[in-house]
Formats: sequence, C-alpha cells, structure tokens
Amino acid sequence: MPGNVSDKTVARLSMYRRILNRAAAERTERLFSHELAAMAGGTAAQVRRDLMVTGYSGSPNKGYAVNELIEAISDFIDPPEPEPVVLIGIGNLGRAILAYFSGRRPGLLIQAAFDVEQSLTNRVINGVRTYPMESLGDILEEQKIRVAIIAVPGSEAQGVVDKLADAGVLGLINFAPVPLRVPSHVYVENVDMTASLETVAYFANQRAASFGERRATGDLSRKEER
Amino acid sequence: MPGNVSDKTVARLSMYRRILNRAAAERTERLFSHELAAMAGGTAAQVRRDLMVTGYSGSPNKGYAVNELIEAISDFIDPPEPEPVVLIGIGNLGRAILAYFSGRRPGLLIQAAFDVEQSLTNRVINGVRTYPMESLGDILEEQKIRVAIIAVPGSEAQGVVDKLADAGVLGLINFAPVPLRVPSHVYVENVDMTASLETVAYFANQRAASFGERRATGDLSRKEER
DNA sequence: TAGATTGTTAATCGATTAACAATC
DNA sequence: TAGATTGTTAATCGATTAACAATC
Repeated sequence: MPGNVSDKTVARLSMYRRILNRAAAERTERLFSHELAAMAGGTAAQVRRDLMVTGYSGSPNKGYAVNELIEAISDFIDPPEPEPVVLIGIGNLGRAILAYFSGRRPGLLIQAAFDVEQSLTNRVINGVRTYPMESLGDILEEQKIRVAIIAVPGSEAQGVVDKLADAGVLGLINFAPVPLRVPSHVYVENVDMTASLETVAYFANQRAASFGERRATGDLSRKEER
Repeated sequence: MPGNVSDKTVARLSMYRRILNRAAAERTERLFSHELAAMAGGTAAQVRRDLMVTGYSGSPNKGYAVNELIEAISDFIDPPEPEPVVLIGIGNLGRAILAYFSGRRPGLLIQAAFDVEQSLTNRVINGVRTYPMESLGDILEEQKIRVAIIAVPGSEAQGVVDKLADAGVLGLINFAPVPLRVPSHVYVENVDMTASLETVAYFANQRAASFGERRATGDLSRKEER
C-alpha cells in the first residue's frame, strides 16, 4: 500500500524520529518543517515530502504535532512485532554493537550472538545470550529471525552470509569490509568504515589543498564571502 | 586537476583496492572490469568509469594489471603523507574503532584518542595514546590534524564538533546518532547505525509481507522466474 | 583477422529542489 | 483578513546505465 519508499527516506524518518523524541523530552509540542530541517540538516520541502509517506498531515501555520508525528513515523517504520535480530561475530566490533544497542530501541531486539571462538560463547554479554556458530541455523529457524548483523572478519563474511540466506534471512547489515553476494530478495546495508575513513581523508586533503592554493594566489575572498 | 569526484566514487575506489589487494595476494596478475564488477557488486561499465578517474588505463582484451591499478588507486586516494586522525570518545564504540583500525591502513593513522572520563585517559589502547578532552585543542594544533572520528554520545557530539571545527579540522566521521551542524568547508560522513538497523528491519518486513502475500495468492512464480 | 574489452559519449533513471495553489 | 505553512506538482540536477567507435 505505501508504494515504494526509498531506503534513504526510511533512514531519514528514523533520524527525524530521534530528533522529535528529543524535542518531546523538552516539552516541545509542535514543530515546523523548516525547524525540523534545520536540526536534521536538510530542506523544509524535503522534510515535508518525507513525512508525507507516513500519512500524517501537518497543518498550515501550525506545523506538526510532535507526539502525533512520532506515533505516525513509528507506525510506518516499526515492524508490527519487535524485530528479532542476530549478531554474527563477537569480536571488538560485535561487542561494541551489543553495547551500543543494549536497551535502546524496543522495536529492535538483538536476540542472540554467534561466534566461532568458544571462549566467547554460552555466555551473556550486555543482556544477549551468545552461542557457538553451529547452533546458528537452529536458532534462526526456531525464532523466525529475518535480520542479521555481520561483524565477522572479511574472510569469513561470505560464508556466513550464504548460511544466513539459506536460513531465510531477508535483511543484513554488513560491517565486514568486503562486498557480499546475496540473492536478490535479501536487502543489504553496507557499513564500510574503512571506505568512510578513506573518503573523509581524501576530501579533507582536497579541501586543505584548495584552501592552500587560494591562500597562495590571494584568492581567498571570493568563495568565502557569500 | 582531477576535477570533481563524488564521495561515492572515492568510497568505491577504496573498495576496489581492497578486492585488488586480495587478488594480488592470490597472485592474480590481471583482471577485467566485469570480473572486478562481479566481486564488487556493480556493473563493468561503472567499474571502468570509476577507474578512469585514477588516470590508469586498462588495455582492451587484457584488462587491468592488478598491481599497477592498486598503485594508481593509492596515488589517487591516499594523501601524500599518512593522514593523522584523532578519535573523540573512548567508550565501547571508540575502543572497537581503535581495535578495528589498529595497524590496518598505513595511509591513515589514529594519532590520539580523547575522552572526558579520567579513568580512560593517559593510557595506551591498541597502540594509541589517550588524552583528557582538555588537551584536544593543543594536540590538534601541534600535530596539524585535519580528520576526526566522533564516537561520543549524541548529547555531546555537537559541542565536540564545534571545538574541532574551530581547531581547523576539515573532515569528520560521525558515529553519534545525531545530525551535526558544521561550516560548509568541513566534510562529514555520517555512520548512523541506528538508522541502518531500522532501515534493514523495515525492508526485511516489507519483503516478508510481499512474499507472504504472493504465496497466499499463488502468484509466487512470476517475479522469481526471470 | 575476428573477438573481446577498452575509454567515452548519449540516454535513462531517480532523487532533489523549486514553485504554487490550497488552507489554517 | 493577511501571512505563513502545508501538500503536491513541475523543473532541475546528478548519477547510473546503455551504446559504440577505437584498440589490442
């Protein structure tokens, strides 16, 4: 029914909700699209377009009711039941993910974590039970889990993903620094920290160079004035 | 001189380099664009277009020389000097980042890490010296640091970023789950794990629903056949 | 040479931005 | 009412995809 919504729109709605929650905590009752845009870092028109998909309407000259909008966004993006999620890989990154999500969104719940390393399994870390890799298939099936977080070394990732896809997983977040091949019905979101860091370094350098250049040629004023 | 290259292109080049490095380790000497595309998950034409910005040419019917291409990508995206980077926030996520990058890319070097929590500072974690937040300005200036990784709680992030921008930082990776406001000359790459997880959960649900629907209406075959 | 892949240009696609009548 | 903001459509922009002559 909601037609096709882009992944970026969903990610932005998630961000708006966080901003709105903060606003609600500060007892702000209404917000205009341009206020939300200023906080989220976009344009007012984009915010309005994004919010439209939730079906909730603002009112002219009064903007959006914060609490009702939070409700509408939640109805739209949250699954009907809290989504059970598994984490594969309990190394440094995996443990950080556990800590990061521990008791955060009730709509998403890390149900189990897996690792090949025996010293890490059959324990409870940040409230999450850890299992050896062998029990992965069973638990996925038992608990009807459809979403997984990949936090294993790059060399292990594809093997793990193949198992997950076989077991019926439909969505993945991939923290491993390698591209994954998956069947077309599986949605993958890549979080490539290495690429992020290298990209930031590249642009920081570019900008440093162009600043230096402009400074050297005395052409600093033009771009920076407006 | 290299004109304007999009952030996505740079991120993809970073990914290609990693694939090429693996290929080189396996003594693969040449690769075609379609082989690289299959491993990176794109199209051959896109790979060719991306590689063009490095200035390195493949040759028809022989493809790209792996080692020379790695060299060309490195020349293009790596800064002339290893880029010194600071990490702000040594909580769970910060420590995971330290562990993750510890001794990885020589082109990028986490020089120092900062936190307000005294028990975490004036130590060495994963080979990186940690400092109290107060010394941030001094060290940024001393070591001419232009890139920072933000791994502090959302409530602290904007304050930290303001300090960083004042100190002349030009690029940021933001792991804090809040949008940041920065001067226009500062490049920001957001890594929003909460939004990623919620987006994956949303699409996993959508797909589960449409599978169920098609199965119910007996219309499973059509889309999946081709 | 014939076949395949290259660099590069043209066509397509999708998302963002700007504009505007409707509305409180 | 006048003013401001809304939902929504049209124009713009940029990136991706497809196509093709050049080349090994």
